[in-house]
Amino acid sequence: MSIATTSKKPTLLDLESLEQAAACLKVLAHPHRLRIVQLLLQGRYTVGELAESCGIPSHMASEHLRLMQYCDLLSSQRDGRRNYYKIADPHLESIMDCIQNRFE
Amino acid sequence: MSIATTSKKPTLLDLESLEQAAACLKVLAHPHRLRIVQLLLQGRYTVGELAESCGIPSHMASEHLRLMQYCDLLSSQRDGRRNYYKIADPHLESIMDCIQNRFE
DNA sequence: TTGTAATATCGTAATATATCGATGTTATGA
DNA sequence: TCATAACATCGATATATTACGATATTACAA
Repeated sequence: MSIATTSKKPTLLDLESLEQAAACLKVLAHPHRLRIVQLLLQGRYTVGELAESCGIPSHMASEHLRLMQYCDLLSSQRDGRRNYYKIADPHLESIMDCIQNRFE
Repeated sequence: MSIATTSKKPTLLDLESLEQAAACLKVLAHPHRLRIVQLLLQGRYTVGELAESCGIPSHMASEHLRLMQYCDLLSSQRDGRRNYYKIADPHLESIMDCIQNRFE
C-alpha cells in the first residue's frame, strides 16, 4: 500500500499521470461503454450478450471492449468461440459508484 | 435523499442518464481540466492564476472553464476585472479522489 | 477619456473519434 | 471438409474536439 493511500490530501498528480487519467476517462466517456462497465460489474459477459444489452451490432461492442481492454480497464478470456470479458481494474467499481451517485 | 443513495446495488442508469454522464466525463477527460479541478478543490482561483498553473494561455483556460461551467461542474463569480471560479458540483471531490487513487 | 489588464469569443485548421459495411479469423458442428 | 457462429479488424466517411491567433468585451486607473 502506498503512502498516498492513507493520506487525506495527496499532492497534485504530475502532468503525465493526468494525461493517463484523461485518456482513461475519455475511454469511459461513452454511454454504451458505461453501460458495458455497469453490466460487467455484475459478472462476466460475452461480446454478443453485451452487444444485445446495448442494442448495438456486435462488431461495435467488440470495438468498445478493445478500447477498454487496451487501457487495462477490462480483460477477456476466450472459451471456444465465445470471448468473455470482465472488469480488470478494481478501481472501476468506486468510479462507477461516484458516477451513479451523481446521475441517478 | 433519494432511495438509491442508500441502496448498495442500484438499478442500471437509463440511456439518457448514461449520455449525460458520458458528456460530463468527456469534459473532465483532459489533463489541463483535471489539473484545474484539482486546484479548485483547494479553493477559488482566477482565470489567470489557473492558466499560469497549467502553463497555458489564459484564453485557453477560459475555454476549459467555460466547458466545465456549462455542464455545472464549476461556477464563477466576477469581482471587478477578475473572474473567480470554484467547484459547483460537490460530487467532483469524490470523483477526483477515485481518479487520484487510480493514478497516483 | 484613454490606455491597459483580465477575460471571453470567434474563425479556422489540425487532429481525433464514432460509426458503418465489408472482410478476416477462429472454433464448432454437420 | 464445409457451412456457420462468434468475434475481430479494416477502410472510409462523418462528426467532434483541440489549439491557436485575432478580435471583442468589460472594468479600472491614470
